[in-house]
Amino acid sequence: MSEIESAGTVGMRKPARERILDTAADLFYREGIRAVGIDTIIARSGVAKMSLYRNFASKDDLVCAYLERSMLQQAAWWDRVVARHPGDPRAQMKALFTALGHWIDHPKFQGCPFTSAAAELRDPANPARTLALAHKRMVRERLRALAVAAGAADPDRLCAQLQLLMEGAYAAGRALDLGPGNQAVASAAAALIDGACGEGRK
Amino acid sequence: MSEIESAGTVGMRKPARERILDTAADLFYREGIRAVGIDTIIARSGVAKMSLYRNFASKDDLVCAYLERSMLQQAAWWDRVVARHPGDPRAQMKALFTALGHWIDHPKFQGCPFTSAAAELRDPANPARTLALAHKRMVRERLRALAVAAGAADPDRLCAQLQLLMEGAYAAGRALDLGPGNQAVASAAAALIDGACGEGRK
DNA sequence: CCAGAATGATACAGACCTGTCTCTTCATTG
DNA sequence: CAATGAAGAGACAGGTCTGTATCATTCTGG
Repeated sequence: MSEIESAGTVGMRKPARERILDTAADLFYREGIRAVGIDTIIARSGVAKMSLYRNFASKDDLVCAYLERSMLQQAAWWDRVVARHPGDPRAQMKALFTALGHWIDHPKFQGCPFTSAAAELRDPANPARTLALAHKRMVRERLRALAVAAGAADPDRLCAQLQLLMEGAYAAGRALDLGPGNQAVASAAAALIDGACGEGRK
Repeated sequence: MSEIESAGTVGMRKPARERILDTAADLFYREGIRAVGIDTIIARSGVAKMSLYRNFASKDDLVCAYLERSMLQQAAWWDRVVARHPGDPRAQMKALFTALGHWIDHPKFQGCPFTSAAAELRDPANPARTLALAHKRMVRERLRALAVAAGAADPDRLCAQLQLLMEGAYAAGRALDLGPGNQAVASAAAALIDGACGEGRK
């Protein structure tokens, strides 16, 4: 609230709070949340420590802001991919996993930020962990809606299988080198989708 | 070396070093490696700090010992499962994923210790990270051998797909609740295996 | 030009963490 | 019994991390 107001009053000068969030997001994603300290963030973003604590109540709060922004970005990515196959949920699902396969091969790829956050922050009361789990539930809902729309025989099973595959792609792309992982991801998704929706249609 | 000797000379009294490793393994697995400090380990295991540092050169060394022991346990689990289907690599693969599905539903399940370690320790020079990645490569080799023995049309692709699924099961079982996840894991594996090995045989 | 808000720079407190050192206790062995 | 060596207990040093407080600077609006 107040942050947004203050940013508005200053106008279109320079993003004060933005620099912090950009730097924090980059560092958190690349090196991990616990591994990156406040001092590193302020040094890298060229900001005073008090500027950080005026914009974010605590490091936890900054982590939450990072995850919330990542959720928006991921949702936008999802929308972009499915928009390429309007009215064809089956093709949309396949396209999501094809795009995922490309993404995990990208040199900047470092796993799923939400899965990593949940792995680092095990305390169930941690708000960032809560955010990460909420995001996974949201992904599950969207997958389920696609499975239903595609006419899967057992939508719950298909979306569980696909989310397994998605999580596996995130984990594997970071740690393992599965060769051209994109092929394995896309082909596995296609096999599961076609198996569940009936080979015949489309 | 020397640790084993000393443990041998004392005889069958009480495992001194064992208590440390048991406690550390439990805490590292449940709460994460970075989240558990030396002080917590010695307090929980009822051991003096110097006893820990006499048996392990550093915390990193203790983490490596934890991962090495986990590798042995996981290899034993693998051997037990495949031994139930001698001479039938296809059934062996399916049995592995059925057992994995049961494991991720277990209340003590907290993800794959190696994946979690790799997620927490991002420094490529960290010996524990090296161990974790080596373990993943070993799993991949064993999966590949099974895929070849089962007569998969493209063994590399099948084993990549199955390892994706395996990593996904580890990640999903911890963070998400995929309902009766075991069914999704086993069914997805069966679909991929049957698809790659030909529906006809077995 | 001036008032006021936002920001930079820096020091500091308190907590935690790793690893070392010392001293004591206890058990085994000769 | 005496000697030896492992193990418990706890203090301590050095470092890092989060979060706060203080002071100087810059930029904006009137």
